[in-house]
Amino acid sequence: MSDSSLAELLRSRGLRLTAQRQLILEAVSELGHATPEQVHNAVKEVAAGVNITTIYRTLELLERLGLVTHTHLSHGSPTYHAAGANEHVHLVCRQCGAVDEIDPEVVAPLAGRLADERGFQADIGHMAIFGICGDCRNGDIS
Amino acid sequence: MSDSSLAELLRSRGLRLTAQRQLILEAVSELGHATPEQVHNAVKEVAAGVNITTIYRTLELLERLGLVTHTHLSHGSPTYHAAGANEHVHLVCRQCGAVDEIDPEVVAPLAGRLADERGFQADIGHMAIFGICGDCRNGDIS
DNA sequence: TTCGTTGCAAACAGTTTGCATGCGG
DNA sequence: CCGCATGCAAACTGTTTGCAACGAA
Repeated sequence: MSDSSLAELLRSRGLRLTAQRQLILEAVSELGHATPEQVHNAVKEVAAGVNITTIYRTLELLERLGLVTHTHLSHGSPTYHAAGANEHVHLVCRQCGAVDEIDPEVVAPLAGRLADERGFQADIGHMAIFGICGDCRNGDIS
Repeated sequence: MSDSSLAELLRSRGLRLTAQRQLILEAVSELGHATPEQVHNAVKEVAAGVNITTIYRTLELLERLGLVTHTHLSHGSPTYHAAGANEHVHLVCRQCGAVDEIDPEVVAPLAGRLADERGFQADIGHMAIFGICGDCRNGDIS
C-alpha cells in the first residue's frame, strides 16, 4: 500500500491522510502480528507524540477500510496484521507462546465442509489453533 | 463430578471443599459456555454473598485440576465449560454473535495433518472458528 | 474556512492482588 | 487450632469516550 493509494482510499470516503495513519499502517505491515501497544511503541520511535488512543482509532479505521485485520491469539490484546497479501492461519503454542503460520490451503477442506453442511462461511484469516508445538512436545523448551 | 469426588480431588492436594467451589463447578457444568460474570450471576441466585473474586480464583483452580477448560470466543471475557465429557469446536458468528458447536470429528483430519506435518498437537476443545453463520448469510438477521 | 483528526484526561470493563476475617479439617 | 479460602477494597491493564485544539483539503 503506497501513500498515494492510501490517500486515495481515504479521500474517496471523505477522510484525510495524516502522518499518523501512514505510520500506523506502515508499522502494522512491518511488525507482522502486533498488539495495539506494540504498534504504539513502533510508531513512537518515529513520532514520539502519537497517542495510544490514535492507535486504537486508526486500527479500527484501517480494518473498516479492509487494509488490516485482527486475530485473537491467546489471552489479552488482539493482534493486527496487514490484510490481503498473505492470509494465513495461526498456530499458537500454549506452552512457549510461539505463533506459527500455516497455509490456508491446509484448512480449506474444513472450511468447505462447514460451508456445505452448515452454511457457515469461515473466516480463515481470523482463525487461531491452540495447542502444543513440536518443539515443546520434544522437550526442547520447558 | 460428584461432591465426594471433588472433595477427594481437592483433599489429595491439601485443598478444601467449600460450598463456593461446589456451586461454581455446578454452575459451569449447567451453563455450557459461560463467562466469569455469567457464572457469578448463576451462583448468586443460590448464594448471594459470593464474590466475583472467588469466581476468578475458583475457575483458575478448577482449570488446574482439569475439571474445566476455557475458550476465547470473540472479544472480551473467556468462556468456561466443564472438561472431559463433550469436547467440541465452536463456530462463532461475527455478525450476530451466535455460538454453535460442532463435533470434533469434523476437524480431526486437520488435527491429524498438523500433527503429521508440523508435530503440532492441536487442542481441539479450545478452538474457535470465526465467520458468518448460515442465518446471517441468508439475511434472516441483519 | 471547514470539518475530520488528534491529544489529553477521564471513564470503563475485566481481572488481579493485599490483607484481615472466616471456616474446613 | 492451623492454615487454606473468602470477601472487600484497591490497584491494574486494556480500551473507549468527551471535548477542545489542531491541521488537511
